Amino acid sequence: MAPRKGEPGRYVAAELAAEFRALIQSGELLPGAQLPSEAALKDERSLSNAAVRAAYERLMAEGLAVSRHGKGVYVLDPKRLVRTSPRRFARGAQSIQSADLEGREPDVQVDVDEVATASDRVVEILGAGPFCRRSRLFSLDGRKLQLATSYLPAGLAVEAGVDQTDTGSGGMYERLAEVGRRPVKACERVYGRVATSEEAQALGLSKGMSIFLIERVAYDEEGRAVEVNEMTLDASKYILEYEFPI
Amino acid sequence: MAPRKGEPGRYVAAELAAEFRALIQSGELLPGAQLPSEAALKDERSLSNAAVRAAYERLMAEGLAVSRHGKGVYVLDPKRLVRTSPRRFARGAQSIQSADLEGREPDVQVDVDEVATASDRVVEILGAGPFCRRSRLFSLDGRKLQLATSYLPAGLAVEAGVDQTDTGSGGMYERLAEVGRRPVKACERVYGRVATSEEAQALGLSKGMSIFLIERVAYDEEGRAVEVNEMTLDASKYILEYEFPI
DNA sequence: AAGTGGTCTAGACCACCCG
DNA sequence: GGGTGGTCTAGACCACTTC
Repeated sequence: MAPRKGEPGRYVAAELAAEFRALIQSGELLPGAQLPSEAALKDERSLSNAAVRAAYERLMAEGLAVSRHGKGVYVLDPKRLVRTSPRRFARGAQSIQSADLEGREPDVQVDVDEVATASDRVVEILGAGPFCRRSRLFSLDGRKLQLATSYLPAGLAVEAGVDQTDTGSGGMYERLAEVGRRPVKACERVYGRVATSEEAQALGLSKGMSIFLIERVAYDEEGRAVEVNEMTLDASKYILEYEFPI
Repeated sequence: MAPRKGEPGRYVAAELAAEFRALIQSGELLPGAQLPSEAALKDERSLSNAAVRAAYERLMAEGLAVSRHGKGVYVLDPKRLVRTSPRRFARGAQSIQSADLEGREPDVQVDVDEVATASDRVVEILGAGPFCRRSRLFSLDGRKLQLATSYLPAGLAVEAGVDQTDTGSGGMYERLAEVGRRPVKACERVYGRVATSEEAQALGLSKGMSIFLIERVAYDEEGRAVEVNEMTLDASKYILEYEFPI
């Protein structure tokens, strides 16, 4: 319980969060707007620092706002990208992200390739290493959305010529097809949980925010796993869409 | 920063959380074990109440522990159910959950049916109401896992005879098939976010835990939407698995 | 230097559970 | 009544940002 000044039994933090949540969701506070500073709010309403912070942390965990140390707390844009699953492989299949952007400006991406080791889970799926690893960070409007790390058996990667930053026209899957290992089936496993501090830092998230972890395994016509892709997504920015027959 | 007793600059809450997280994940603290009480921990380590609570709240948001008011904080079982998507419709297709249990004891479920209104989103998909609503709560080992609310056009529900608690052998989809409206395609949209206090209460979750919200729309052979199912899942208890062709 | 977020201490008080 | 979780106040101190 929350013993407020002469008015005991109120949940001040929860109510404060609800108040600002309503303002944000109703559009009275637009994306980019700055929330009252913690000190100001605490003085105005005769609350403690901790109560105000608890409220703001809640809003940040919900992805409604974000803080910038030394500057302020700002309302975020609530728009989400739809990540549609079978469909985005249908045509051309260049960047996995191409169908995600809905006509908005193309995303920035950073690639790193190397011969590498991998987790036990990757070894379980692809067999013993070494592996070719490709790490990519997708951003939109300066906001980090997704971190993707792809693993291929190193031998296959060299054979297909995808052990470099640029995988050429049609992308990695086209190169794999050219050496007879076209991926024809995918299996995605989705985990949802609160981000660790490392994940939060990597994606620029606030404490307590939800993320999706997606493990996608691609299989060729003979059922052999050819690629494992481990993705970390800001859950507040995505809708995952899957279509399938019943 | 965290000015600790004569040792400033330490993040006591984060470190405390990390310490217990390691104990839980390594198996030194087994599911069901009770963590030290907040008061004991605070006294033993000369910390403040708030620091200990912050650490415990973090563990609870991660789904590693749960508190019971007046009793203690307890380690949770980290096992997850795999919810495999196209496959669980393959045979018989009775309860949607049947493939989720992996041979463990069957889940308890509560059903409520009625003629009802629905959200704008449901109206957008199914057209104007009224609707037949079926709400179900799935539990396992006394732990609430999933809340599912299904909407059908009321006329169709009556015609197919699924406006009751028991939908007969083969379940609702078989009844719909008998009146020429067999669902043949599904589209699921997955949202991830921290649970609201209402959702947390309904599912028995701790503050700050992640949930999946799944909206599944089922379509018949002619592409007409016949059912919308809105599901709320404890994200810490599930892996969502989807298979599809590339 | 002033303003802002961020972490912590110390202590109060309440609600729930059980013997 | 004693133990346990849960919420809050009051105040200290630090780090980052801007002027």
